[in-house]
Amino acid sequence: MPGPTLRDVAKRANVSIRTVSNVVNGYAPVSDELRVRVQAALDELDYRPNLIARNLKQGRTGMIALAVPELDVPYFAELVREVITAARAHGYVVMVDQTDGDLERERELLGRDSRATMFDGLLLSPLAISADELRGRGNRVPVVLLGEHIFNGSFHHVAIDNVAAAREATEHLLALGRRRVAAIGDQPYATGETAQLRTIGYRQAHARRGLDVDDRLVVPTPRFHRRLGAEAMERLLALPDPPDAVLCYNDLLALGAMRALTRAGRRIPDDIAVVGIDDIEEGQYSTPSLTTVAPDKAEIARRAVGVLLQSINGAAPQPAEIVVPHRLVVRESTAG
Amino acid sequence: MPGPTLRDVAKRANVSIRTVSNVVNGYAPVSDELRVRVQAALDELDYRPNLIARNLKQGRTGMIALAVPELDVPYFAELVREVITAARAHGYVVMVDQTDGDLERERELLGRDSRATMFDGLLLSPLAISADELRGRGNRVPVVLLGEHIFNGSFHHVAIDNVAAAREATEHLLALGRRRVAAIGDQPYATGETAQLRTIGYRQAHARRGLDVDDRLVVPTPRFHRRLGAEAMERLLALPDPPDAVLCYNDLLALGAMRALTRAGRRIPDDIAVVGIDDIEEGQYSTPSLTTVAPDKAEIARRAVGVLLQSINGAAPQPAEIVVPHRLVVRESTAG
DNA sequence: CATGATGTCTGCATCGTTGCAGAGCCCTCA
DNA sequence: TGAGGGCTCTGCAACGATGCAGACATCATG
Repeated sequence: MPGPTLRDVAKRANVSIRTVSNVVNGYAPVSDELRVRVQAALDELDYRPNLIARNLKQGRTGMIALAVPELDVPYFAELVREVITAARAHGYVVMVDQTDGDLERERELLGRDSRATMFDGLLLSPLAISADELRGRGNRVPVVLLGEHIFNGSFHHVAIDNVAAAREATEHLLALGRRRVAAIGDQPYATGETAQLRTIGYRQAHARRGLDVDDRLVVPTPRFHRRLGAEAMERLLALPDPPDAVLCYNDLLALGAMRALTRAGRRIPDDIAVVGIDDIEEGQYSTPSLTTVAPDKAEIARRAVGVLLQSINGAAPQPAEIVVPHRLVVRESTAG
Repeated sequence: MPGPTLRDVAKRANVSIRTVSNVVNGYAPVSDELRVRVQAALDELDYRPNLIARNLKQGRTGMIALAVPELDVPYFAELVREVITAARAHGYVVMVDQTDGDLERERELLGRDSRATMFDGLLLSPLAISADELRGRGNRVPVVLLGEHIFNGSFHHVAIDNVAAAREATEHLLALGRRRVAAIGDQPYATGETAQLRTIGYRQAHARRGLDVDDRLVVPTPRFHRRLGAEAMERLLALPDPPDAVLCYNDLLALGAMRALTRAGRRIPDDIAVVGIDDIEEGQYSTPSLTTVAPDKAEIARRAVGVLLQSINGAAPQPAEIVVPHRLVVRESTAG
């Protein structure tokens, strides 16, 4: 069922293809008489422009690709939503892909046979791919990185100040008088740069008060999921001298940790206070509700889309680290 | 930075454009000698096929569109994930859009100026648009409907058996000995058909046991969000004779309801048992964990993508109601 | 040696649209 | 009257790829 083309409409209205095109696009001077006649033909045939052809001619598609590790991780779902909204404001639509944090999938996005040529630009939230490899690939389309990873100056990169975020969250716990503050989510290996930044912030907060960090309280997790947060918490509870507060490197870890605490009969925040990072909606409705560091997700999306579109339009400033604001949201899990 | 084209490669390798195309696609007989020479040229220039051009020629894009009301509603996020996975298995990618359950946005997807011509098919989870309007639009591309709404035979439609799902959940509560079972989430108006089906199931369960339904226990909500679930629960608690169990029409409502119950000092499930529908991951980690009806989301995605691709390939069977299995998952919120 | 079958390779047309240059036409003004 | 300028409208070429038909060379066969 291929729809009617400009040619069909032109034949019916007895005008040139070009004139129909002009009517469709509101271009150029077209006499009222013809305009009416052509419009009638358009309506009768229910003409819809073939965007593929238009794109081929114009060299752009009006689509950007957005690749995140996991769509059903609430933080990413909320981010995707904001990106779609931001892109929409500029007349762009978004092709969403998930990489599962899988190196191969991330490579595919940039590789020879990818569908990348269908998109005017790529927003990538990388987990596995290395900076060098990213740079090495002769990308045809502009790329903007989201959140994870630091890519010293080769790419535009949008994120919050992770060191400050973790530091402020930790300071909040210390200010409550807690003295054994644990950290869940460190990733002391190549691709865990975001986690490492948060660990730095966590240590800074201690250092500023002249406090030592008990390294047994820093529990690494390979990913940021509820189950891993619960397991990490169980390990912490098994210590001879368990923590009285915990900074989780994202809200899912925190929710998992709270689940483990409740199951173990610990009271939150009385026995142990919990802080997360991300401010996912779920944290407002958990029991207890979750204190967290809220990145300005809408702003992340706006900035990322904005700089990507600038690059697409050739008005690209130098690749820059774009830092988006965040703020601490105090709820029941530390409001004891 | 427009990349090299077949023409550029052909010139460099001193062969015809057509031969380069053959090498790229592995088509036709090409002598080893030429193959090697062309491949070298391809590599040197780092050629990537222009998919837009290819699509124009072939009349298909390898992309489908998926429109859901809200991406950050966990059920939809999980569904989107499965759809992307299912489409990927067939070599398709997915453009995701969110309608916010807004009539205009749903219309846009089908309307004249939509980007619909860029996609080979559309998976739509409609909230606002009416059956008549959907049918009236001369759609260029195949459409498959997900979840919401019943469209008597005009479209392929994939969903669980909502009546049975609600009935089984209610029977589970009644089997526990609960006798004042409330229902949160009815939508007694045109576009709330899924909710209405669930209400039917809820009533059937009562009828089968010869029990009457106290209509004050059936609380409508315009949407399926945590906050609305909490508010509905508060209203139920204010009744002179509050319920001892509640069926929520999705898990978000249930999580909101549980939040309200906890805040009000009620014990779950001792004072009141709670059941949801959707089986979102969050329900496994809530306190208490949530009993729910689990639709087979992966199967929904597979069936929907499967029938959509069949339609795209012209091998379209008659529009059909495709019913996907579900099962009751009992967790702490009713396991008292 | 003529014939035809096979195997390689090429050029032209085409997908549906838009950019560009220019063809008519009418009007104005010297 | 005729040169010049606007206004409409048209046809051709092009975007980058693939389908098709056919050209050419090679080879086996009778």
